Amino acid sequence: MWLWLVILNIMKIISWNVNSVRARINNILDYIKTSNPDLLFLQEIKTQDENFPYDQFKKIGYESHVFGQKSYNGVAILSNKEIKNIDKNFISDDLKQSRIITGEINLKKKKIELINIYAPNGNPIETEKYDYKKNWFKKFISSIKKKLAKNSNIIIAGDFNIIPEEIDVYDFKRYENDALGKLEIRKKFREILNLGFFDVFRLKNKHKQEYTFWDYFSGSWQKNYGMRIDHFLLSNNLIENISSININKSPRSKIKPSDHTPIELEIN
DNA sequence: ATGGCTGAGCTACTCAGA
Repeated sequence: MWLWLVILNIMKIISWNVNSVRARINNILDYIKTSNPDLLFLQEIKTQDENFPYDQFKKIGYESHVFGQKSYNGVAILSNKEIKNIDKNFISDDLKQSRIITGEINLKKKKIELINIYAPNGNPIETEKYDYKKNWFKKFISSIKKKLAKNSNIIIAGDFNIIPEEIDVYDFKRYENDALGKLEIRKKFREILNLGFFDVFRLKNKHKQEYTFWDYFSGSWQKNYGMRIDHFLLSNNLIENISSININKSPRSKIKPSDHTPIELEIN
């Protein structure tokens, strides 16, 4: 197995909204030990940089690149490989929220741009929160266009807070007027795809109904009342490099879980 | 299925999440 991985030079990249890195630290460490990612994109770390548990990840072989914020939001990339050009200014955020961290990694001869996002929720609609979400995506799409002009190898992963299609939620009617399911927001997702990206899970699973998030309320997990809002988007150039894509439901079943579960990509 | 559950900051209760 080891030899096979080395020969193919497979890299495992995982995205997980952990809903607080400190409240979840043991779950995250356990998960890393069993899943062995090369890169782990975290969202909603809910802490400032100075309180991030760098040492605990360092002990198991990971460097942490952190864009934190007190109480809310915050993203990080954990890596056991060198990441270059870490950037926390991918867009200018009107509310100065920590939602995007980017970097670069080399995979064989390709230089790949890594973009880890935690998109705004946007509820309730008809408030400034929804406007912020729309405007955030507008800026994000504009920055993606600029990046594409320089590098056609791009991986965007994270919590998009968008239900792409009706199949991606347990009861679409309930979300068609919600900031996660409104057509206007789903069109933002399509707009990104139309720049030259694929939603990797949907590309590889045309009709599968799987979710990445289940509410803490009312036994949503037990009833499988979930939604698929965490995504891997790969630029056209990288599609031939996909080895696998998997939503790993196991962490959602643990004690003290995040409400999201990881999505795992292998590329070669 | 417009309720109820979780985390941070703080230490009573609000804000935010989706």
